[in-house]
Amino acid sequence: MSSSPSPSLDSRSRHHSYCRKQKSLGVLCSNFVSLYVQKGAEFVDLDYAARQLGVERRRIYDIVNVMESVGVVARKAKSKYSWIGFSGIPNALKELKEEALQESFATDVASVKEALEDQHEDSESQSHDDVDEKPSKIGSISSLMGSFGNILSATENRKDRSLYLLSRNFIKLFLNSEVNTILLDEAARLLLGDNTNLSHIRTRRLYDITNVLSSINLIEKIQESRKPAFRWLGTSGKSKMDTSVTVVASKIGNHSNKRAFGTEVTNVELKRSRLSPKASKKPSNYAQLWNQDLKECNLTAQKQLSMKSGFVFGPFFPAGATKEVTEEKGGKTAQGLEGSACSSRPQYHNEALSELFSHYMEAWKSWYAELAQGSSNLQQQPCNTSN
DNA sequence: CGCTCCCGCCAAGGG
DNA sequence: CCCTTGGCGGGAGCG
Repeated sequence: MSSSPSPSLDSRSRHHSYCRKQKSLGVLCSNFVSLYVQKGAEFVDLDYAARQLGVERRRIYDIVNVMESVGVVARKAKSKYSWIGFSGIPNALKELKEEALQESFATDVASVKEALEDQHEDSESQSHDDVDEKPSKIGSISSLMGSFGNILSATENRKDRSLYLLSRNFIKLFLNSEVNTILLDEAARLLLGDNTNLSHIRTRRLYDITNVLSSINLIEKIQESRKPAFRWLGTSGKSKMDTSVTVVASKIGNHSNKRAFGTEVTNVELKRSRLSPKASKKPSNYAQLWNQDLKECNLTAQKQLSMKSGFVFGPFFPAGATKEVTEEKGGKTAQGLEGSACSSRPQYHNEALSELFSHYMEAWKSWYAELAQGSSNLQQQPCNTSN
């Protein structure tokens, strides 16, 4: 409608400025989300989305596919996707975790890694549901990864190589592990296989996935020394053997899907592994993240968003989010606000900010809607389901 | 330069 | 058979 992210078109183009970042799946995904959030749509119209985002239809598929893997959208039929929203994430995550457990997935990425060197023999190949086992030689990892082998070898089954599956498997890596940080390289190794340059090629898919997952704030891209890594921000799958581990572990894990991810701010100890030498520096979960980011950029973003959608922001915070949070990030604010006014280029700064808000807003709406809906037969409007 | 990863060709999938 | 999906990898942007 308005605020088209499209580059060219008219007087907005500086010097041939085509910002690749504007077209990144991450940004696209964010826009995609806000697109549907604000409308409270129940179905996803691919053409509409593509048009609005100013991209090829093909890109929408990418987004939708990984979105589907986390339950934000659901495919109903050909050309028909329903919009679930963030509220669908907890459930999807729960399922993923259970699935992962059943597949006797590696319990700990780190241990897998070790086992690799040891060539541990533990495989029993849990068949997925359609394809059973793969005969190919993927190496030691595959034996540990069980059904994961499918992805690598399914030369004939197109489905098995889908972004959807890859994304789900990627997430399982976190859910079933006590580690919440994984190197991109590690993930690629585990998911795509160690050997051959073939994995190298398909690593590109991982980039796609992590981009949209990041934009949803399920993961966060970080730099471990020199290498790119990803930290899990969603529910922490509390490992069954080590309880001192990781984050929040809200009700999502054992409760039903009420109420989106991490609403409580616990000062957790982020467990690190040898995979991530430096890792944690601050407790992080959704609430906090959002809280921080919100504070960091509120002004600009608010302006932006209200301008583009007319939506008015309230003073709300995710339930349970502490207000103390930010202080460690002292003077970052400036950077976020920098050059908003009328200067020439920084378009995506604002955009990024507003995206954040969109996310936040969406989650909020989801919770709210869910509550309202859920309490419709209870006639109550608590802000908490009984914990 | 190596890491990212956008773009869109074109082949499966499925009504 | 045509339209929808979406694997795939060339090659361009970016740090």
